[in-house]
Amino acid sequence: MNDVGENKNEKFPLRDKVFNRLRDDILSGKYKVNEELKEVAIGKTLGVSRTPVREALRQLELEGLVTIIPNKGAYVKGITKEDIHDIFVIRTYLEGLCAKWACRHADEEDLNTLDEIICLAEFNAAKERYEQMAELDSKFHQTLYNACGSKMLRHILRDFHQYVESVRKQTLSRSERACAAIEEHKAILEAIKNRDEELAEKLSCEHIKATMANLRTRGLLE
Amino acid sequence: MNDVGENKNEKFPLRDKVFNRLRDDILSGKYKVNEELKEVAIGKTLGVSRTPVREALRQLELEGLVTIIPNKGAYVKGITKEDIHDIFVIRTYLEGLCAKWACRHADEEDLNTLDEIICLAEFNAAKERYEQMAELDSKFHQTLYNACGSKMLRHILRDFHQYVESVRKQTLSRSERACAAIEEHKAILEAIKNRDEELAEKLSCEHIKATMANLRTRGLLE
DNA sequence: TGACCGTTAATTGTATACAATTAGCTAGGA
DNA sequence: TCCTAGCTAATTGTATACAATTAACGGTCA
Repeated sequence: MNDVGENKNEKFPLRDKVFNRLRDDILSGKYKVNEELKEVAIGKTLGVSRTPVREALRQLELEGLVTIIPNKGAYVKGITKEDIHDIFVIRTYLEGLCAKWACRHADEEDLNTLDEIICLAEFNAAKERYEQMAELDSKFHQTLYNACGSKMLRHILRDFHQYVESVRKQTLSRSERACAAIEEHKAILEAIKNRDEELAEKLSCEHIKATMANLRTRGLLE
Repeated sequence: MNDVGENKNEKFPLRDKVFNRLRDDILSGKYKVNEELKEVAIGKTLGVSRTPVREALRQLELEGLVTIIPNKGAYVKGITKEDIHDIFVIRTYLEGLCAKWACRHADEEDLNTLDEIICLAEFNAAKERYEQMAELDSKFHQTLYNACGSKMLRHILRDFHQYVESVRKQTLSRSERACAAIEEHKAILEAIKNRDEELAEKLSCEHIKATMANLRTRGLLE
């Protein structure tokens, strides 16, 4: 049986494991859209009872990945290409706002972390390690979300970031775009260090737009 | 016992009732911040077992209203004045985007609904029924969210709208602001009817800013 | 006195039992 | 043939039983 606890030493609640597993499987397309998610079947597959599965499904509904019809069942809503597009447009606004607020709230530790991330990214870029670069790109944004000083903004952006992660990873598989992204990150960080809110907002906005443009040329958007 | 099913004829799942009840109680300040939410106690109060309570708590965690520490408990996070402020700033951007997209996607039915809402709002304004006006103000925005054609944008804005509802209701208790809001709604709707994206976005943005300004003068913000 | 360790009570985590609901099928009649 | 009523199987909703974890208390020993 495909037990969910691949690394049993880590003791997270089962519901979290089920939740993450289901979200990943939905986002990666392992489940088809409108497919019914039956509690017992999932539980059997993952080697757990219905209880954690149910809790995970309820959470996925809140995330918008699943539709639950009372007394009927849970159905995969997934995210469409339109959703991805919409998320990017929304991020165009909100990543700018995040950078702007980071100018006000980022402390020395945040700036150090961002510096380190960029340094490591350049190191990996030289060795053409795209896997690690994608990871660091993700970390850069996550760190920025944490540095903006707003619980609400962090919440949205983190969710959105996870949504598009599957798509985003492919974005960086070409070195030109990956390197350009690092340069853009550097410029954004510089603006934040100088507490230049207007510039930081503008650069972040353009950064997302550039990412969108890149995706569009590769047919991954719209 | 304070049974949750005040209107038992409606048959929603218990978890939804518990969820709504808890959210309202948290937002209205019935629970103090950092207060521990014990499953059995809540269940007893509402006359249900732990199961629906647990599911509701997990959902509230996703909403950001509750922090769950595994094996320890659920604690009220609530939303602070800073959160409310941040939400309004974010809405400044996103309500504009929503109106812009509504220009593209709103159909005749949407426009009719919006017309009706404004008509009713003016009717109630003449009679100084502030309760109903608040309800209609809420409906106007919700309808706009539905008309924007984007699942993701609708999702965020609906959540945010619920968050600030408790504050927002107080906003309209003064007739000047309430009437001004109706006029602003009319202008926004007009722009959408004319499919004037730029104007609709600008007006919506200003509408939220005006609401913020009003709240600020009354000490409800920052 | 103070620190450490084991016990215990309270609480959450998980599994399972039972109730309610839904949907699909079959049989019967017009 | 078509429609409907009712039965049945499958699935979710809710409650409860049991396991695991935590934290607090108390006692023992240095």
